[in-house]
Amino acid sequence: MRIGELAAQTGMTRDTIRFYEKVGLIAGRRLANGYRDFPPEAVAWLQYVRAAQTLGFSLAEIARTGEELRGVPDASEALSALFEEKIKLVDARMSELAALRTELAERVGTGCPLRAVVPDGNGGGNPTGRPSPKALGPVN
Amino acid sequence: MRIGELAAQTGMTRDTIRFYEKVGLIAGRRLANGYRDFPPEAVAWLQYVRAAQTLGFSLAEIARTGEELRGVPDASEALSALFEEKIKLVDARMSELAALRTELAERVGTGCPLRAVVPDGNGGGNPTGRPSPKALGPVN
DNA sequence: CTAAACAGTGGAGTACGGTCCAAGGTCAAG
DNA sequence: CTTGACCTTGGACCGTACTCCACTGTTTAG
Repeated sequence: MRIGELAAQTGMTRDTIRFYEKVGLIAGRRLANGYRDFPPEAVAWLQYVRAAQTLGFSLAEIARTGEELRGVPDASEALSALFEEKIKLVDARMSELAALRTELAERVGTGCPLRAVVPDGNGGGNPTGRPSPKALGPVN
Repeated sequence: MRIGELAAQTGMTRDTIRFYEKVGLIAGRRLANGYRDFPPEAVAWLQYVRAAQTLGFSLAEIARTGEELRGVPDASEALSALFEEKIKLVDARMSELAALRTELAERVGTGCPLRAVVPDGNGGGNPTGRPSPKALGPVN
C-alpha cells in the first residue's frame, strides 16, 4: 500500500504519515522506485495511534510502546505486561477525571464565587454584595 | 500579592504567570511602581487552571471559561451551567478511556499480534510462526 | 550608599505535533 | 510524448505552552 491509500484509509494526510515515519511511529519499506510501501496492518496501527493519542499519550510514548514490542523473543507476554501498564495509566487518568467531576458537581448550584477569582479589572471587589464563601477550595 | 509570592504559592515560575497574563488567563492590577498585584484568590484560580489543564483543557478553553464568567449579571447560574458542561466533557473523556481500557484488557493474555502491525524493517513476515489473528481489530 | 533581591520589558529559543511548499522523479493513459 | 496523478526530499512555517535571557528599574537590608 502506498502512502496515498494509507492516508485515505486513515484520514491522515501524507505529510502526517511521513512525519510519523520520521519520528519512528511507523516504518515504511520502499519500493524499487523509492515510494513507501506499507502493509495493510498499518491502517489499524495508525488508528490505534490516533486513539492512544486522543487519550493523552504523546507520540513518543506511543512509539516507545511499539519499540518495546519489537526485539522481544516472545511478544505475547510482553504485550500483556504492556497492556496492563497502559490500563494502570488509564485508570489513573480516569480517577483524576472523577475527582474533577466531583469538584465540579459540588459547585453546581452553590453559587461558588469563581468570579471573585477571575481578576477582571473592576478592582476585585464583590459587586454582587453576596458573601464570598472561600473561592474554589483546595483543588490539589 | 506580588508575582514572586504568587509563584511561590502555586509552584509556577514568574515567567509562567506573566505568560498567563499575556494570554488573558489572569489579569494583574498594577501597583504605583508598575509591579503586578494579585488578589489572594489568584492562588486558587491558578490551581484550578493547573487542574483543568492536566485534564486536557487548553489554556484557551480555560481562559474562555473565565471570560464567560465575567460580564454575566448573576454569575451563580452561569457557573452551574458551565460546570455542568465541563462535567459532560469529563464524562465523555472518561468513557473514551473506559473503552480503551476494555480494548486493552481484552488483549491481555491473548497474544494479539500488535507486533505484526509495528513495521520493524525485518520484512513484515511472521517470524514467530504463530498465526496472525487479525491485528488489533477496530479501534474506532 | 551600596548590594542583593525582586520587579519590569522585549525577544529569542524549545518541544511537540503537525502543515505547507517548491523542486523534482515516476508512472499510466491518451 | 505529453499530461496529470502520484510520489520523493528538504526546509520553512504554525500554534501551544512555556522557558530563558539581557537589560533596566525598585525596594529593602546592612
